[in-house]
Amino acid sequence: MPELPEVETTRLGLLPKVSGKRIVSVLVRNPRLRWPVPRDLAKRLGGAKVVDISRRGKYLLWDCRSKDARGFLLTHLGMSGSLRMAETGEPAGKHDHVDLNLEKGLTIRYTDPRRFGAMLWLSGDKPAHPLLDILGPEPLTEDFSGEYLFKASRGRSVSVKEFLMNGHIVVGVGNIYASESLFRAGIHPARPAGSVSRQRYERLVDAVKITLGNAIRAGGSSLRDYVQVSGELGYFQVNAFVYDREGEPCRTCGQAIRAMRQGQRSTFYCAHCQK
DNA sequence: CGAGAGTCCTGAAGGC
DNA sequence: TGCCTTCAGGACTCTC
Repeated sequence: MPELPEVETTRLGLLPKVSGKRIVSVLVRNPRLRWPVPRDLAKRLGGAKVVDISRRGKYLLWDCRSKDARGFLLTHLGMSGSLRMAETGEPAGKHDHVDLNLEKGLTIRYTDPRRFGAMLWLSGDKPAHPLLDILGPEPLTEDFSGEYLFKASRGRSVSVKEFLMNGHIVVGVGNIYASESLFRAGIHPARPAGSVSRQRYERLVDAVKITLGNAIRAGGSSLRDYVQVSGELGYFQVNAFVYDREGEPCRTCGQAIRAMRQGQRSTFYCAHCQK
């Protein structure tokens, strides 16, 4: 389940492989992703050179240029998607939906069993799309501050955990890292966002940055089906404080970790350490 | 506007 | 052994 660290790890893995290379052809085996893959994607990408890949939230934006056009390939891994290098001649599996064939026999293969991911084409000199317009700040920048969260949360009755997971407020904090960050900050996930103090939001912002930063440094801390660009499975070496640890002892106080449902999502927390 | 539910999808896991 | 049900989750979309 790729969250921001996994997407960033994917970006960093792809960049040295594809940067400066031309896309020779594109094979779309199944266009039915979150939104249909554009019918003309192969035409748009064919012959274009990949200049760079940037990230906005969990979207990757492939800067593609050809002699008379410029645009961006937007990809999103959904919750089960991966982008990796395919071996030469490697047969496509059931869920290998798109191949990007680049120069020198390099194939980047998009796999996504649940098809919650996306692959779209954005024409133009800048990556413009309604999906990108509504996104909150990047969590690892200065725009994401305690002051910002405090102000944005006033008058909001939604739980602080759901607030933190709202991409309009801040991008890239998914279910796992929301639980982990709230534990680190000592904030109870069910507390109404509007009732959390400025000081505690300062702590929460620090916790989010530390949690995401650690995960990026660990190379993506996937719990289940994250796949690295090299094709290796992700490894969960970052020990979760609370996520998926219901009934197990809190690493700080020893009390049993609890689970609950919030907005149709599972939340894990320590009732003793989080108030 | 905000809150909450519904939706897409497949594979894993549990019950009988 | 095998079928059926439930659950997991990102994030848009709809309803109230």
